[in-house]
Amino acid sequence: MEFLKQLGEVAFGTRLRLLTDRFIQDGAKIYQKQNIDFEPRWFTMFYLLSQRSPLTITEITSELGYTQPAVTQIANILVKKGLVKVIKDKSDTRKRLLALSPKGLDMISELKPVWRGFENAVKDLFSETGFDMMYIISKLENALDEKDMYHRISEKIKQEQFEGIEILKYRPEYKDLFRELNYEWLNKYFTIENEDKVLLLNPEEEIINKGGEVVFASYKGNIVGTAALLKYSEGEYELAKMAVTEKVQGKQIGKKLAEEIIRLAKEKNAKILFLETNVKLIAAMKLYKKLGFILTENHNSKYARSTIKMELKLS
Amino acid sequence: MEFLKQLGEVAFGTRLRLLTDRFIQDGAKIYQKQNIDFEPRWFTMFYLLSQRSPLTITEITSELGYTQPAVTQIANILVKKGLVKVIKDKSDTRKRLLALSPKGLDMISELKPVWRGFENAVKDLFSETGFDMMYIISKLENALDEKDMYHRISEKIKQEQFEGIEILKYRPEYKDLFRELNYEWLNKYFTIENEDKVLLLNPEEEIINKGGEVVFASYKGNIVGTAALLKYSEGEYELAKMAVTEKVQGKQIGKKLAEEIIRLAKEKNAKILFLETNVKLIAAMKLYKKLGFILTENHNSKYARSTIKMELKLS
DNA sequence: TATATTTATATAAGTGCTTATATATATTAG
DNA sequence: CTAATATATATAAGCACTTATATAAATATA
Repeated sequence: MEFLKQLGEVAFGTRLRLLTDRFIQDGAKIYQKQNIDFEPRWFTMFYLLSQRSPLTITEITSELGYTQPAVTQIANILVKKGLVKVIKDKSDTRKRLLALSPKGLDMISELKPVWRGFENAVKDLFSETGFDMMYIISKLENALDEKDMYHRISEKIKQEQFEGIEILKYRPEYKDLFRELNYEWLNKYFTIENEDKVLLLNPEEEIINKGGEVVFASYKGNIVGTAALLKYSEGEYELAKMAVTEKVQGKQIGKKLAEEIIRLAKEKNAKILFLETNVKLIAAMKLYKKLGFILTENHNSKYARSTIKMELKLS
Repeated sequence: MEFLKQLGEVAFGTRLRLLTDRFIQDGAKIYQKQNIDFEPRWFTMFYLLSQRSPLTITEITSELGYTQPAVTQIANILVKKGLVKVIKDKSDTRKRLLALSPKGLDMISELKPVWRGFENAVKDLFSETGFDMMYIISKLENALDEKDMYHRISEKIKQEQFEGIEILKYRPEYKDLFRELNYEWLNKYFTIENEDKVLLLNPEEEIINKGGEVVFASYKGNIVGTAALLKYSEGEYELAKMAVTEKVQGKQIGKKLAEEIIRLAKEKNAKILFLETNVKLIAAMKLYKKLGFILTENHNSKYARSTIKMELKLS
């Protein structure tokens, strides 16, 4: 077990499982020793029925946190053992009403000392550790109720991926990449128009020298995305030529690029940052909205593919 | 789940199991989402091999807390998946040396972000609860290492049983019980001798009126045991006629009776309390030793069954 | 008032462990 | 140097759940 302890948080699940086993396994031995024909897994259901009955399978399921087939299985065993009796519901013949049988009721007095023994043993164990374990387990349950492990882990992975994206400034040796990344997505969704070629073949002359910017996104050592800031007039800029290669889609690289363009626009004291896009690019539209872009009225575009214009007011 | 929470400590095992399930189940979904052909249960072994290898099945077993068949099973799956390779040990052909294969080594970089994501998610969860969960689980593990649940529960049950035994003073209506309880065990192990009959038929005249005592043990409303204190001479008493009915053996009723006799002897300012018994009564001998009785030299007894004499010095 | 949908339970098959036991090889004892 | 014992691993079967699906009855809908 030394290795598991070294592992820290990643092995918490495994250690929790081992702990659970140690807790539950020993219960069976106790009943055996006391010569009682009873098993630990019957406990919750048996006890529930001793408190409230009759109950249907479905009602028991909702109380115990087991699945319905598990409840059916345990119920069948208890019926077979003669500890639980079944009454058919007259008004709804699908329902099986379960209650303790006379034999089951008799058994309670035999079981109680074992349960008390277990309860006292657990209480002692907890006071040895010095922690209020019942409160702690509730806290963990509540935290997982609010957000389960799947969403917690997903978020952390996304966050790390996002932080792993590096923004690079334009350099002459990236010129071809700027064109290739844009051609890739233009060819996928639309066609390359003349206006595109002008900008994509001469980014230095057509964009940077005119007061704009070109940036790149690097992920795991490869350049996987690009975006440009075009100067339209004093205080008015355009976010354009944003492209992310297909293999790394879904890693929020577009978001990081767009955020950088917005930052650069602010640096240049832009009042308005606009962009043109097509309604069929759903993911892109969603991103722009999230960043604060709002739809504007009619526009006449240089591009055939452009169907709408969005803009972001920068104070 | 409301019912489980109401139950308190007795349902701790069940809640621990449910919590473990929630922890481990979600792991599988993450690998799936990230398109990695990997399962949570492979993790500890895979990670161990990435740190130290080659290792044999037995070596892995001792590190991970799983049983050997479980390790063999997981190892076989990993070999089948091509993530682990097997080398035969030359000096001991029984041994299989396991290590990550090139494919396995390659996979590490793919897996690392998921593991980091899991680790960070768990850390966040813990800081949300405000408890140092790694420390707490260690505490629980250590406490169970020192004494497992089986022994903890057993002790608590015994303790409660012991406390449930009531000592009753002699009353004329118990006279027959005194005889019957003693006849029961005498018939079982030995035969009834003349000296027995004298005492057992006339406890009032032969024991109590001569400065001795007779007590009874009641358990769950039934009288199940008896014992007598006989005055031998001033300051010298005998513990005798102790009998516990067979059905309730093992519940420390004999111990409670003997303790009461010792208490009464002290009350009467006894210097020496002795008893006669037979070496074949192993459980009884053990009890007497535990109470402080020690073997004495030769003795000449009234009883044929008596093989040894023990005594307890009372200050 | 027949038909679609929902609800209650059962059944089947799978999972990830366990315990019990088998098998083959290595080590130790006589 | 052989027989007994110990060790390393494999195999079988079981357990306590799960997910997926079937079945039958009740309820809603058109």
